[in-house]
Amino acid sequence: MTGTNRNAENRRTTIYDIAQLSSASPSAVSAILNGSWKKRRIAKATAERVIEIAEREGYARNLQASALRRERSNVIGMIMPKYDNRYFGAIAEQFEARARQRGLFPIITCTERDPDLEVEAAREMIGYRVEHVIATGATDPDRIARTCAAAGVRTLNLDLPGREAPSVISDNYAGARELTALILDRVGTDNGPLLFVGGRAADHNTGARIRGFRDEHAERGIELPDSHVLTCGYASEKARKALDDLDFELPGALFVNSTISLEGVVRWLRANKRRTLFGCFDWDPFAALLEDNVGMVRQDVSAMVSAIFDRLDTPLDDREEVRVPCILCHPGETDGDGAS
Amino acid sequence: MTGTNRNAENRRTTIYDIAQLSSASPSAVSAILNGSWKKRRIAKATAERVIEIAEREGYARNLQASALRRERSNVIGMIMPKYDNRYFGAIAEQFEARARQRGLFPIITCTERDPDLEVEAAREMIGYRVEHVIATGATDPDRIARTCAAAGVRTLNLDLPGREAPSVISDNYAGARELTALILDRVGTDNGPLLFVGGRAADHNTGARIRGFRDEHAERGIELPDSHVLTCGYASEKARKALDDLDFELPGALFVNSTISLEGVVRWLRANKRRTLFGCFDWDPFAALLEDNVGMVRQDVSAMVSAIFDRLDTPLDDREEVRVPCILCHPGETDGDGAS
DNA sequence: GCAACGTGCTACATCGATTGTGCACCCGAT
DNA sequence: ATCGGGTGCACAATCGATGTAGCACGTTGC
Repeated sequence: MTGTNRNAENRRTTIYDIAQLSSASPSAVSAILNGSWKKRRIAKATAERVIEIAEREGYARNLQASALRRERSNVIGMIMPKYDNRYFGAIAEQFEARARQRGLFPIITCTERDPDLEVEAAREMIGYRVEHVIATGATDPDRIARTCAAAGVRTLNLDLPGREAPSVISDNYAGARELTALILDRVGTDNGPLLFVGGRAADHNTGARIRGFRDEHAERGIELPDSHVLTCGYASEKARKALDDLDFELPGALFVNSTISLEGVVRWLRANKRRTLFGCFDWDPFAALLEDNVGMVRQDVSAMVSAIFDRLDTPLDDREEVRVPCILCHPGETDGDGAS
Repeated sequence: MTGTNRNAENRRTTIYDIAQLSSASPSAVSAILNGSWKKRRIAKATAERVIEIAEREGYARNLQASALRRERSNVIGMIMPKYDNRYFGAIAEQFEARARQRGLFPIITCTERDPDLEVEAAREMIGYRVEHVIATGATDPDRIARTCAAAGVRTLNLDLPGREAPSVISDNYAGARELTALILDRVGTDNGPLLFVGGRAADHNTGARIRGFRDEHAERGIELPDSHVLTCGYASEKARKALDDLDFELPGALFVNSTISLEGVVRWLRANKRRTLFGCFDWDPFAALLEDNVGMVRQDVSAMVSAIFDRLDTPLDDREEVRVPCILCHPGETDGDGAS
């Protein structure tokens, strides 16, 4: 692995070094080592010699130089709010796997739900001349889209839709409706309306879920007062506080809008020694094992990421909105890993 | 944001474009836009003019070209097995935050515990001329270290120690001993030895934890047969199977070696309608809420990542092994987010 | 009036890889 | 011996940013 020592102390081996060692020209070496030599009238023997020397010297192509010259980076970027739950973890893994499959180098940046950081991250990615930016769960997808558009970089939204780039999102309405139905079936229809906890009302996804939640109640003729929809934000602390502030009796069961909120809900139930059935729009393996958990809606990450990559090479329609069905998980089911 | 249209259809703005528009030379523009102009006899007025035009044109410095010229990438890489648990999620977030603080661009690659992918990822990072590679929970840290060393890239190990690069790891022995003590205190000393479940015996961390587990039993004069240490691997399915294959009565309490294994354990308990106290060497917010959970050992991610970054600029001692104390969490405690 | 010096820039080579163009050579046919 | 065609390569320009070396101009000192 050591090979001949570099000329200077620590310079990396370049095609020029390999050219000297193999008495070929740098251009031949370049062509040979990037595989394009078969189209370039180069003798097989030369190629083999060069490849062997390159391997012996531990040559690693300078991808920055390569990208610069070819005006093509082969890098794809993803902007993501957090890594702290299974959903985003699965997205990150799927994204990496698909990118690699396509010969793209994935770069993920986590922006902690900070809109300014999101734009800064986008700018940095543009600096690296990424070929696409995927924004997941972005606080302000359109600002990212505009920043990228100004630099000629195409954006796609995952999970949260935007108006200025195509979006792939879960079918939040249908998923929420199914989950509501499941919970209502379990708790018994005469046990009144459920309580919706978590998320932000302005948030597109939360909005769609609330509609599903409402419509399912309506279909069953259960009246649902506005007080039963607590869009208190996502943080678990906020869910806890919202339950503390409740000025009516805890309903027979809960519809919790994310695992983050569910954390707060379960803590509150424990602290107050209460038990209630609940379902959750989001999936987590341990949350699935909690008693009183009626079901979880798991977003179909694999299908969503697939849909994103399918759209990479076709001309984009910025208003397109792809809706991917969710998967309803009943607790106790054997469930594989995060990759759906 | 649009600015004057690019010469060709879609070329990105370069310092040459800005130079033309501002009637300054490319070198002046470069110096101005990268901030080095204050040391370079350039009039403030010129700088302001150039900066304004650059902003109007939405100029974004080509970081590939910059890195190529400066022979310094400002990129730092991390190799990570999975994103599917809180521990690695927290590491990724901390790593990104610290890297940014230092003005480095973080690149994370997740290698699905595949040694070949690990090396491939390292090679790709070398191609991008990363300045350091941090290997977390790598299957074969030394192979990564050798690959990087051959290219003159420094490696550091996080979580799993290696022999060929400095390592920062949790104090697995002390943490395991504390947890064992906690469980034994809860279950009552005369309830016999605990059962250790999960991990690989060859694994350094698992080894250290088993020693702590054993020593605490020994100190209390509790005999611990080898049959009570099930190093069945990490996957939850394997833990489940190991419990199925148990040929003696389930002990009074369990020491589970990771949240992944814990998933299998809890499923098995549910499926067999058994209840046992358990503790877990790893932390997860929902697992912390499971009944019968006596305590969890949470690795101090923040301190570990700090320790890694502290070592970046000092000359490295390849045999160094920094041990960071763990945090013992009692269930029901209010616990913040993953950032410790 | 001329040297000495300071200011504000520009020119050019360079980082490493890529690729279109073109040259030298060899073989066979005329 | 000469030409056409094929093979095997080398040359040089180029991608965008950077930094050194140096040029032109203006001001001051004597």
